[in-house]
Amino acid sequence: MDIYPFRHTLSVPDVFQLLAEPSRRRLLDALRDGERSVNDLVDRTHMSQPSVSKQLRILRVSGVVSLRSEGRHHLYSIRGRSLREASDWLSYYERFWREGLDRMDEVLQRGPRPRTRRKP
Amino acid sequence: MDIYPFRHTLSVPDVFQLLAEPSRRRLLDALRDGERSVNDLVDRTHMSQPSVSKQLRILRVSGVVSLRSEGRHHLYSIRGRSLREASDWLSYYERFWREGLDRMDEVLQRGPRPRTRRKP
DNA sequence: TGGTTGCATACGTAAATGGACATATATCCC
DNA sequence: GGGATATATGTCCATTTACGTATGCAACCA
Repeated sequence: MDIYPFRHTLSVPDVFQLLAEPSRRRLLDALRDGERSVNDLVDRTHMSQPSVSKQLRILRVSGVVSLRSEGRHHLYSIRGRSLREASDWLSYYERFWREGLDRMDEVLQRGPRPRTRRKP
Repeated sequence: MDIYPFRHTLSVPDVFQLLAEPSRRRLLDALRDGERSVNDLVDRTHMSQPSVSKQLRILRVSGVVSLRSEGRHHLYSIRGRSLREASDWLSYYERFWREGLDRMDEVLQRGPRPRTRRKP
């Protein structure tokens, strides 16, 4: 079976769907310091090896990580470009927390039953 | 049936899982200009009314949108704070597309490199 | 008061998918 | 070659979940 060095959006079309899975985010977190082998990632994420391989494949065919082989070791690393799509989408909403456009405060103040409950 | 003005993470615990569903992102996109009624959102998103209500509820109990009632009209608007979590997570990866840390370019150009082992 | 509008929910169903487990494949070492 | 190591994949299963349809319910109005 061939190893695609790069490909966009095969089975999982969108970045947010990729990031929705906690196991995949854990893998990315474990890759933040640089490229890692599969067993490295197994240790760091406490996932089973087949799960790690499976999720890495999904990330790879989606273009979120890249793979480089060195002997029997497969070294994965992050390709930022795909993640940028998610960041760009979110940037449209940045003003909602930066400019205090949050309507809830007003609602809480003049609603029928104002709740003073705040975040713990 | 009471309407909670605000609540964190009920059935859908994480923001990325919320954003993974295209219909929910479409709703948020339709809310970018300000608060909207349900039928407004039905028209703008071309979703069925029950689907809109259902997804709005999910967004609401997760704290991503807020609800304000005006007669029989339910007006929804965006609460940015929850989305910020996603943005914060992504910010850790920003350098991967900003600083050109994308390893794939190097790999494609000059092949395998001596590994930089860091951990045991 | 009865009808209409605006919205929420219940229910059934089909599709997607993550994990465990077993196994296949490739590389390294003796 | 043969065994050990590193990784990938296939299969089965359980869970999640989104959608359509039908219905419930509250607010508005003639």
